[in-house]
Amino acid sequence: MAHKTRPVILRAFRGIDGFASARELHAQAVGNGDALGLATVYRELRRMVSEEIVDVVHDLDGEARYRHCDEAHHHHLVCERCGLTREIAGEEIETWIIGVAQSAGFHQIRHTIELVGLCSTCAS
Amino acid sequence: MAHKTRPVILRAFRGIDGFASARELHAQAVGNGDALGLATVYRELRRMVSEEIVDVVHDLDGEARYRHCDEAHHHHLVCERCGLTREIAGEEIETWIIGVAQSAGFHQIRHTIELVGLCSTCAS
DNA sequence: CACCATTTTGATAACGGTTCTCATTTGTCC
DNA sequence: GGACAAATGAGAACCGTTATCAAAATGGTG
Ligand SMILES: [Mn+2]
Ligand SMILES: [Mn+2]
Ligand SMILES: [Zn+2]
Ligand SMILES: [Zn+2]
Repeated sequence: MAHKTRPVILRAFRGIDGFASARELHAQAVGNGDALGLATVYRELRRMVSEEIVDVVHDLDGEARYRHCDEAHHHHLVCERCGLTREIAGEEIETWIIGVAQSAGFHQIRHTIELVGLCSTCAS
Repeated sequence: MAHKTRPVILRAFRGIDGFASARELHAQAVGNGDALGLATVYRELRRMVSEEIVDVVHDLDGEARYRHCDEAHHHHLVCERCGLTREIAGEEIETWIIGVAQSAGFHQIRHTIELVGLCSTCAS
């Protein structure tokens, strides 16, 4: 029998909109009837982040928030009121980054780009 | 007599290249002969961040790292090996962000963009 | 199934950065 | 100097995360 933790985490992600903290994911899993320990949640999330199955960003307080993502490389547009999240991708910006880095003589560039604002519903 | 903490923090920043943690700034200040408590460092940094005098980013562990910045709005290109930091600004990317946000119906967009890599010295 | 080696799990302790508390110190004004 | 307000900082508290390690689950093997 294969490990059972990952499917539990994936199901928890499916029940949550946008980014979620480790504790929120744990609560969601328990609510789903999937009993598991908080330590296991942290451990599995660490693995999924290292496998790039899950994106992680830190909020203003430094708390990690996770999201299960579909595509290989993209960024996020998040509503800071309701949590609605859109995935965004643009070749333009990737090109711009590479250009900036090269002209400064930098190599092996990684980047973080996150956009936060109010969605159309929350703005009205 | 005005408060004395802020000049002490600014002097600590001057002695550090790139981003620094609260503890590093405290150590730098003490090394400068400016005795002050760590709680005071945190308090003043919070003020300076809220006044947008200081930029703050969170490293992979979630620890806050601060930088005293000159210009109003810009981003950073940081060498992850030696800490060398270049400030970068580009109207292109700001325009792209506004376009993406508008087409998704989002308002009042804030953004985080950080580039990390190896500087020319460290890459060789 | 019985046995044992390996892996996974999770309750709890430990850790570390940040914030809070509040008594003491410092500044300001008369 | 005296009275009041503001700033300071040592230490406690807080809280998200990671480390521990014993118990449980797994999976061969005979
Ligand atoms: Mn994503
Ligand atoms: Mn800057
Ligand atoms: Zn919204
Ligand atoms: Zn470097």
